[in-house]
This record gives sequence, C-alpha cells and structure tokens, in this order.
Amino acid sequence: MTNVIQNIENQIEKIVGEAVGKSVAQGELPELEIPQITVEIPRDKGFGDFSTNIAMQLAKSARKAPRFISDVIIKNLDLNDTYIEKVECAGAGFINFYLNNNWLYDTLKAIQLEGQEYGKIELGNGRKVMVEFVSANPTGPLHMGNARGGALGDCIANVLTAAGYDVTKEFYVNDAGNQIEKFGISLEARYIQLLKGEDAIQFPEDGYHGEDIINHMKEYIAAYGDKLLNTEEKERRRILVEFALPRNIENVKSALQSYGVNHDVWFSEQSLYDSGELDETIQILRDKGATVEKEGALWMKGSVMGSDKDEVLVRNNGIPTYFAADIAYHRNKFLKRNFDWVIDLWGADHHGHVARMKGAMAEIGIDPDKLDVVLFQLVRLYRNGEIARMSKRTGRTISLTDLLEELSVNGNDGKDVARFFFNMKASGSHLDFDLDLAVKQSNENPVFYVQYAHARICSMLRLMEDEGYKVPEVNTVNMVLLDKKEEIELIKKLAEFPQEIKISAQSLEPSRLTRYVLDVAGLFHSFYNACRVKGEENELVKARIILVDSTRTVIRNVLNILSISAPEKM
RNA sequence: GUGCUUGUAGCUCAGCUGGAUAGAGCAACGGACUUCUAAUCCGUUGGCCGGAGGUUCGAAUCCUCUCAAGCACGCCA
Repeated sequence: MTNVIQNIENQIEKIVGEAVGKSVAQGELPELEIPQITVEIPRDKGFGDFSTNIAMQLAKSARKAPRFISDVIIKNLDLNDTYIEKVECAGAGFINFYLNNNWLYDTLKAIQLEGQEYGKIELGNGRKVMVEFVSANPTGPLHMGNARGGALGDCIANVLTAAGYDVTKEFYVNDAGNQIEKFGISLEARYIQLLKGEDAIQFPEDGYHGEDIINHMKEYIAAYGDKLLNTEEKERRRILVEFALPRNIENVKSALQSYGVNHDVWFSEQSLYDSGELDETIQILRDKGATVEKEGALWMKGSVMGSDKDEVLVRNNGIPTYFAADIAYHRNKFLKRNFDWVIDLWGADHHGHVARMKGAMAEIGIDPDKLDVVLFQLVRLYRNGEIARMSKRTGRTISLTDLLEELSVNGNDGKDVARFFFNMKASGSHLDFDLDLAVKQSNENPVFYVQYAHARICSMLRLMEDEGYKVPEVNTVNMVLLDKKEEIELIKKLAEFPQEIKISAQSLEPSRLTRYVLDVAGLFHSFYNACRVKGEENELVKARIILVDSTRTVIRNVLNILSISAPEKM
C-alpha cells in the first residue's frame, strides 16, 4: 500500500506549485495559470532522482526564458520535511531534484512491513471490473491464440486486482448458434463413418476435422453402441452434442487449470436465449429504430456503428447471429450485473467487431467507453524454422496442452515458460513462438534468469540462517550502511514496483511486469557479484539481509501476479 | 479498394502518454569461479527510430502524405 515514489512525486508537485505561487505573489513571475505539474524520473541518472519540466511549460505564458523561471522557482522552494537534498536547474530549463537515501531506506522498511502486500495500490478503489478472455469455441482443444489470450487475460486480471479493482474473470461459452450446429454435423458424420465405414457419409468440408471429434464418437459408441443410426437427424445431432459438449468444456477447463488460469464465471451463450434477454435486446434495438428489415433478415443499421454497411442481427431463417448474442451479452454484463468496466480480450482478427460492438452499446444506452477491447496479435508457431499450422480444422494443431507438455522438460514447469513468454511482448506486437527455443534450457530463456535469482536468494537466506542470522526486525537495522552503487540501484528498482503496477494496470500491459522483474533480477545478480553478505561485519550483514529479503519479496510478488512459480531451489 | 495494427542495433523487443546524449536481451568479441548457486557477473563493438514534410522551446512519440508487412471487410464466430 505504500508507494514511496508516488508520494515523492506528489510532494514535489505540491512544493513546486507553491513555489510558483510564491514567485507570482512576490512579483518575480507574472500572473499565470499553473498547468498540471508533471514529475518524472529522468532516464539519465546524472539528472537527479526526479525532475520536472514546469519551467518550459510556463515559458510561453510567462514570456521569460525557461532557465530564468527555474531559477526563480528553485529560490522559492520550501524543502523542509522532504527527502530533497539538492535542486538544480539543468539543460533547457529542467529542475532536477537530488534526494538523500532515506527514501530508499523507507522503501525497504515498507517492503519488510507489507511483505506480500507490497506493490498493491488503490487505483481501482474497489471498482467492479470484468475481464473476459479465452472464450474459445468449445468445439475442440485450445490453440495458440487461446494460449496467448489466456496468459494475457489472466495477468491483466491479476494486475487489476493488485491495483485495487474488484475483478471477475469470465469465460463466455459459445454453446449456441452456428458453430454448435456445425459441431453436431461433424460429430454425426464421424459417428456414421465409425459404424458404417469412411464412405458411408461425406465429411463436410467446413466441419471440424480434429481428431478429438473422432475420439468423442469412439467413446460414445463404446458406451451406447449404434442405437442412434436410425434416429432422426436433428435429434441425433442434439444427443451427440449433448454428449460431447460438456466433455469439451471440461477439457478446456482442465487445460486452463494446468495453465494456472481459473475463471470465476463460465457464462453460457445459450442462457441468453433461454432467459429471453436476447429477444429483449433485439426488441430494444428495433424500438430505437436502429434496425432495418430487408431480404428477409433483420439488420443493424450501419449508421449507428459509424459504418456504411449494415450488419445482420437475425438471419432470414430466424436464427440470431453471434453479433446479436454478443450485444445481449454485453447488455447483461453492464445492466444486469452492473460492472463498471469491462475488458474483452479478442484476437486481432476480430478488430472489425470493436466499432460495431461499441456502436450497438451506445444504442442500448451504455457508455461505450466503459468497454475496453484488448486486441492481441495472433501467434505464429515455429518448429524447425518453419511455420507450424495452427488451424483447429486441419487436425494438425498444437494445442495448449501439447505446448505445456512440450515445455515441461527437465523438471521445468511448462506453464511458467509459456506464461512468461506470452507476456514478454506488448499485446499488440506479433508473437513468433519458437518451440525449439522455448524447449531449450539455456540462458536465452529469461524465465530461468528470474527464477534463478529467486532461488539464489533463498539459498543465501538458508545459509545465513545456518550461521545464526534470521531476517532482522527492520527498525533495528542500520540501513545507512547500504550505500554501494549496486545496492542503491537495486533499491531504486524495488521502489518502482507500485508504479509499475499502476502503469501496467492503466495500459493493460502485463508485459511491463515481465520486463520489470527481469530488471530486478539483473540488478540483484549485479549486487550479488559486487557485494557479499556472508562474512561481512555484523551490522552490514543485517542490512544486506534486509535488502536481499526485500528483493525476494518483490520478485515473488511479481511472479505471483504472473502466476509463475518462484522456486526456492534450482 | 476501405479500415485496423505494426515498421527502432545483425536478431527479438523496450522507450513510462512530447523531454535532456534513443535503451535492454540475444548474437559477436575480450575478461571474472581456492570465497553466499558461473542458469551468474564485468567490459567492447553495433542506430538515417521505414521515408518525406509539418506542428513547437523540444518529435521515435502528435498531424499529413508515402513505402512495406500482417489482419479484417460473410445471413462465420
């Protein structure tokens, strides 16, 4: 809950604002409007610990040179009760603040005090948010796109939880509509083929070709034999779907579970039909005049979606489209279940759907800004330098389960590697997943780098415990002894953690956290090579144990958010 | 054709919502294990930020144009 950096930035904003006010009052600066004061950590350490560009922003309205303005502000700064030791005007007019190390020592105290709570912030204030992700068609196993969406969505949800939101993870089960129809036809074809031979029926070109369909039917036949051969077609398909669908959903659930993904709610598309919400929603759109009837179908007017094309809501055979169901679904999310904010994760190939969805939402009276759609680029799987097919329909797909199995070599947890890899890059960037490399166990594999740092720390602390050193009560420790370059750099990085959570939550980019934890691990390894703990003078040992233990806490907290294990031994 | 996304080091990517001399990992090269885990560390080399204009104190970042790649434009989901 402590966010030292945020506190300092707020403090600097405040004293700078006051200094500007004072300068104006004393006639040193003309009357002016004070813009939002931004405080940031300069990239270059030579420019201090914090800096602000306020003087440049004021230059125009004050009609003075930026450096003159900075000098006036600096002169009027009240530095009492701050960590600030030195203030300088630099460059084009930046005001750079140099702090004494107490803010870093306070950071360590906060980490020791808060433990696994350290890093959490109150950005969300308990706001109710839904993250809907994966939502794969339950017509077959999960593919690489689902794998990326799963890792991304789960981590976004975890980040938002850490940022103080009340998060619900939801899976939308597409158990109605066209693809279920197709699922039934595919099952039926395999059923007949298994009993009467390959040539007995033509397998539909656009059916689901996966082997899992055949396996379902083998199991069905083993249990119930050929009694459906003479059953009426529609009824036969219904029975087969009823048999296979729950099994598929179970498979999806267990695959996700072994991936560390656990949805809170599995929401059935069929339930929108059953409850009448779908009809209700369509009626509302009709009443609003957002629809038009033509060619025997009901269309949503393109004009309400900012498009010149109309979209079908109800087909001429009377069956509503996926789009119609999705509108009803979002109405349910916001109006029936009162979510303040909804985040959908879709593959980038669905981007055309975003504007339509938001247009429809506005039409039924929901603020479209309450919906954020995270589009992630699809994954390309490489094996032996060649693109591996990932289409579910070719039957040669590599499923999530296959992936996890393949990555679980030499005692590694495939889940850890996969989740880390999928979250290393921003969601919008294309992801080439090189199976050969991911399976390889080497220093190219960043997840090991981080886990190794954690295991190394645990090993050190075990050893120190054997020597009679436990992690000391933080207030009994002389922190000032931590003043080596490597120590300071590491603590600064640990101090950034709450801000990293904040930015990850705001940008919906957990990839920031994988990079962050890599930085922490790197700085720790540097510290390890530059400074010793064991064998140093007693007071220094205690201080460094605090630092090492705090580093462990931060690494573990980040890995928790990513749902990646933090091994104590490697 | 229209729309969305992406172009940054040899490769894979960052760049914190417009800041100071554009960063990291890998690769390449050179070093460091009698000492808490060498799955580690230290150092060197490497850039027309796709290109051209514009906006301003200041642009990889914003605008326009342009080139290239991916995706979407169905009574599929």
